[in-house]
Amino acid sequence: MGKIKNDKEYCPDEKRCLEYPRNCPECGSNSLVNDYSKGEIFCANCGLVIAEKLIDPGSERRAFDSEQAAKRIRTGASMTHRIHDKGLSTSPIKFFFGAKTGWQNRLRDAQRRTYTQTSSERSFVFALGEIDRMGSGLRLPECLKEDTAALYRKAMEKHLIRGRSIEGITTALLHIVCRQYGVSRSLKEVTEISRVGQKEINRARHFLLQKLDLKVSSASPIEFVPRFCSILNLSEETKSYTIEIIKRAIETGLTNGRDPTGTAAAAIYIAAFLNNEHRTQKVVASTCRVTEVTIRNRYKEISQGLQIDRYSSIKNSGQKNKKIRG
DNA sequence: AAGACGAAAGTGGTTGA
DNA sequence: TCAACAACTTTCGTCTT
Repeated sequence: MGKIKNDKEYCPDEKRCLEYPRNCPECGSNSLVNDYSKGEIFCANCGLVIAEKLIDPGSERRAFDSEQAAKRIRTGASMTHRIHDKGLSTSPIKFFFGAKTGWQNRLRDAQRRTYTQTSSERSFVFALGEIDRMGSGLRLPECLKEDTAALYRKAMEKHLIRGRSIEGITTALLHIVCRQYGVSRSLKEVTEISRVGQKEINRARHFLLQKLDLKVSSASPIEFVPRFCSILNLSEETKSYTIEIIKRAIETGLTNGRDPTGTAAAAIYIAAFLNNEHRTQKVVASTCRVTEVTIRNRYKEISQGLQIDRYSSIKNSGQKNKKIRG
């Protein structure tokens, strides 16, 4: 085969790496061929080798169904940030079936000793455990935990962890990623499941936002509505009604500087009341993790600001005699 | 009796000097 | 770093349903 023009490694994510040209750089022909038997991409016209040492990511042999394809695949699980070495190591234990013999146990122990070598690796393993524990406790999706782990790795590479509490950093990162994903978990909720206090988390959060140059928007009360309404067993109508109230409150500037969970709680309280699904302040407060006083203060502001006691503009079907006290 | 209301005092976070 | 401020919480007595 001809000259080697490009010796870049094959990108395993694509059939043909995007870095490789679509046309032959020598003759301009577009008849480039992937030859997996030789591990090369070459031009069928002039014979120039565009790339070599390609890895065939496909199955070992022909497969006639998805089950066979899965069995015959030659690659392992995808890389993940949630394992300290991105899941690239392997364990001899996996390949031993039944009772372990002496040499198998010795091999396993030796492998465990080499699993984490440095103290930073060990603390990283601990941090990943914390991310997994808190993520599961907060019922967060796997992708969110993955991103948190990736951010922790980034912070570690920038030497931002040393001298700070791992729990504080992991909790702060988890909350930051929640905000980036628009997942409604208040700082209070995240703090409840963390092993450190809110003060420590807040400090770490400010530090990381600054050092990692991250931007997170402040939480909107609307984000909390679906989850709170679900816990309170409220109807879809009440939920959309709550969102309508909040949208109008935001437009009117009634939510400025206010705790979004307090605003959400008050809007839920009002909407449920007006929609004949009344929930007591006590129940709404405990669900939304605010006090009854906060609900009272917020709903007083909202009901006055939006004139909800007249509420014909918000809801106008057959409930005109109802009025919330206050 | 339960739920709602409002006042007062205390707490912790934010902001600007 | 610190004081001032606004938001929020806790507590408690009172009122309403």
